[in-house]
Amino acid sequence: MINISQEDYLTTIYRNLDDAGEIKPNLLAVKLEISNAAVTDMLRKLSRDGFVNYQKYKSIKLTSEGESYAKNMLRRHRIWEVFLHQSLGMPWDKVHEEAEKLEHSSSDELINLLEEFLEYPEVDPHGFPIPDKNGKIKKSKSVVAITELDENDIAKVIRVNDDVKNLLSYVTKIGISLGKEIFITDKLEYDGSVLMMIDKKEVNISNKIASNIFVEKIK
Amino acid sequence: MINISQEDYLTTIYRNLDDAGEIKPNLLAVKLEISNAAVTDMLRKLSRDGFVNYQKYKSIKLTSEGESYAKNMLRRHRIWEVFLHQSLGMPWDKVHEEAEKLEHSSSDELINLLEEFLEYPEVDPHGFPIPDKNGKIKKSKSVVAITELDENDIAKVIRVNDDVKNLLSYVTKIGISLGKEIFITDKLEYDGSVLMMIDKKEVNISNKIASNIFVEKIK
DNA sequence: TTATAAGTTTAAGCACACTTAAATTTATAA
DNA sequence: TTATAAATTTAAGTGTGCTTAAACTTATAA
Repeated sequence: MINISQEDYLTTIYRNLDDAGEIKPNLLAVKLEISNAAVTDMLRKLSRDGFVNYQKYKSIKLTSEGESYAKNMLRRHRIWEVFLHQSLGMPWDKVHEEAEKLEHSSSDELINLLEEFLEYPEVDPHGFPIPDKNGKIKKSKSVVAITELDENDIAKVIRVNDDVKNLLSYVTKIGISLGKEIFITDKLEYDGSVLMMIDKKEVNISNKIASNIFVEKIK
Repeated sequence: MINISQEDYLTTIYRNLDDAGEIKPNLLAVKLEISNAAVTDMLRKLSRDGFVNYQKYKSIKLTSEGESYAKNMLRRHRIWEVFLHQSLGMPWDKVHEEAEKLEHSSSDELINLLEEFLEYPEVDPHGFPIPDKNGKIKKSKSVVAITELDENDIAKVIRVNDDVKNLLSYVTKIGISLGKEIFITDKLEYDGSVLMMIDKKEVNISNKIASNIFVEKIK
């Protein structure tokens, strides 16, 4: 049987896979805020149990079993987030933390009942799609990070990463929420920061923050 | 900081205190399904941290801090049970198990929001009162176990213990649910079993089961 | 009252998920 | 190409909550 710690490894791996579907142990250690040595230890166990493909000094891949497990955790997480935000009125910058605890403590039956209760939501409060019972994730509109936009582009906010510390509360402060329209007024070559209009106010955000906000280009 | 295991100790102690407000280590070991040695170990830690009064070879008492903590866990547990049963339609003989996991994974803020969402329920699906934010438990009507009833008594079911394995599903099978009226037709001196009418059907239950069902005497 | 049973503690040890430090391998930049 | 830095693994060790076995204390029943 898999435990809470292992569940955290699997979701963290899944959330941070690169374009090749791989992740390096060091990144995992950084994200989990533990030592590299601990990661090596656990990877051997997860490999032994068939959740990851692991070879010494190589990048890690999830097995199909590992991927299913991770996607189910994501499903649990996002359904809880919808409940917390939609039913209980918890602000969107608080739900991630609570859901991280709840996702480990709920049976699939409970999650299915909750999904029904919430009338089968398609996205979580940060705009991320919710995998269905079979792990299928609905293809969403083609979205890009704000960093990909050009001057004079108009776009609508579709998704904001929820697993970056304090990002959501900061982003909320400068007036960004899902569905909001932004107009790019300038892009600084120097540091990659972006200048834009939100609700008729000019706002400057760093490249790093811009890379965590995903939008649908309108014009 | 207190962990899941310690939370389980505190709630199990609280649920099983005797009339003198004490519990013996052995009973705790039985209820937690672990060895006596493990209990001794943990009691020293809980004592060191101020949650229980513990002296070698003596019965255990909760400190006021320990009692508050336990009552808050009970509050979490019962509020979750109401949600699972009332909002999600989970049967009353399934909610205890789910709530036992959830109670360790929810902040007080979440529980308070949930309580508001559920419109401040007074009892859980098994008839047990829900402590308020301050740990106050509403005095309920005077209830007695079925074992205390006499022949020809009529009574209404108010509470059924939820922490006895398989009791609820058994009790459900024989037609007992909250609010149901029962009529005592006979009591067997020999084994303490009780014969009664439920929905015009005669049912015999053992003394042990009768001792877990609490009723309000009508006549 | 005492023999025996039951309950409790102590001691030694285990699995787990971590740590730091040192050794080794791989990546990077001069 | 090679020196150095970064990443990874190995080794040794820690705290936690558990185990079994043995020692000890308390309760119970003849």
